Amino acid sequence: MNAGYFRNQATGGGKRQRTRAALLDATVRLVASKGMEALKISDITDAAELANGTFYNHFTDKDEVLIEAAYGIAAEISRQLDADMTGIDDAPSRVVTATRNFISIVLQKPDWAALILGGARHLPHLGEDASQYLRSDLERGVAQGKFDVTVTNYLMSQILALITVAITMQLNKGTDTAMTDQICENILRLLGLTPAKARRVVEAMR
Amino acid sequence: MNAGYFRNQATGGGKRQRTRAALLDATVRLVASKGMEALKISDITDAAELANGTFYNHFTDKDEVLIEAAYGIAAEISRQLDADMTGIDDAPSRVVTATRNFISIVLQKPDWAALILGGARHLPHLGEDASQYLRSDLERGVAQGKFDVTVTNYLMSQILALITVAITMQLNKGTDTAMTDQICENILRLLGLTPAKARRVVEAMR
DNA sequence: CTCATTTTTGAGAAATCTCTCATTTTTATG
DNA sequence: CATAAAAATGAGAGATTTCTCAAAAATGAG
Repeated sequence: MNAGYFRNQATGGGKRQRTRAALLDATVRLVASKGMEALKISDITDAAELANGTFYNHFTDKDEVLIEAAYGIAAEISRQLDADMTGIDDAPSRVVTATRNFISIVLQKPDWAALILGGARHLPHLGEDASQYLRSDLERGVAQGKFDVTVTNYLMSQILALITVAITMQLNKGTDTAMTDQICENILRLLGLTPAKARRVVEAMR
Repeated sequence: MNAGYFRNQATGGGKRQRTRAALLDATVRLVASKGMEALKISDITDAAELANGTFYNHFTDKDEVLIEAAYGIAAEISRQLDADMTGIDDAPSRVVTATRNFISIVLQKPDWAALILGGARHLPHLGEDASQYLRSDLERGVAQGKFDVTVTNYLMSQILALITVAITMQLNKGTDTAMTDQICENILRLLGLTPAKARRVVEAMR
């Protein structure tokens, strides 16, 4: 029986809770291997070693389990990210730290990466609190006079798109911290730092 | 009967060619309205006003028609882009021109946009010759001492991701040339131009 | 116009999945 | 241990889509 994030959360809970967690964990694993679209209910129950009908005791349809899985994982990532950010004041440093940590977290759990990347496309509010943190860091940078931008959803989409590229590439070709550093530099360039300054910030934090 | 790009290409051809073109055009239209995943064979034949079985005289399955449609459209976009680039020597100007024209072309034909954006995710070599042009412009910029980057696939993915964001946003919220200019500026920032210089290049070309 | 060839047609067989529900199994409680 | 409530089971009904193929229609060369 494959442990997984939800199953661990559910230790101590009743049987119902554990079964539900097994379904969620199976969903997370399968999205990584087959993608969201190709995923069948029977794949999920097979992987969780449960009967097909059991699925319907817990979720009404595939969307529901996908949404619940994605939001659960996103919330956990948010929690982990948040923990490392206290005490950093300089906005560029905050952006670099958050970017590095985010990439590092999802690459350590590639199953999470697939769900988050897939979810980002289909589930509207998935990145919402992550985006909220990013936005406040950008505004901080503008206030500190370090970023030469106006903070819009459009700008945030661009930054998230760059991060997505970094994750996708490293999922395919293996973890590569130089690539992550490169993305951090490029995000800072986008935010208006000169190439030299961007490099200095990223190097200083290694 | 809805004309469409492939149908126009096929004028003068025999009946077989015209039927095939009708299927391709229907596919293009439907990808825009329903997406690649939800697309059914019978949707295609209905839209093309043909019998269901006719599809199988021309394509073996859905993937085949999608691939053919996407590559056909991509090749046409390449051709149009290429035409506008002759005589521009300055690399930053080339990048801005290509970016602007590309965005403009797909926004004028939103059906194409949907296919290209969808295809970029699923079809490996779709952007290949477009990428080839981009790569040579980047190398030109490095040679001219204007871009402060090393030219890698990774860098190209980042630039293409930014362009994708611009297209997606404008597909949703309507054409917005200021947004396009913004993306051009940001691409130049990414390539190592200072914010001031990036702005100057984009403004100069308006 | 005729006739062989090419193409289209659409009914239905086959393949896939989803979802239901009567029954069985497990769990928790006294 | 007995019993009621909760949960899981899996066979199969239902829904949807793909794909086949014999027959019909269209084409075009002579």
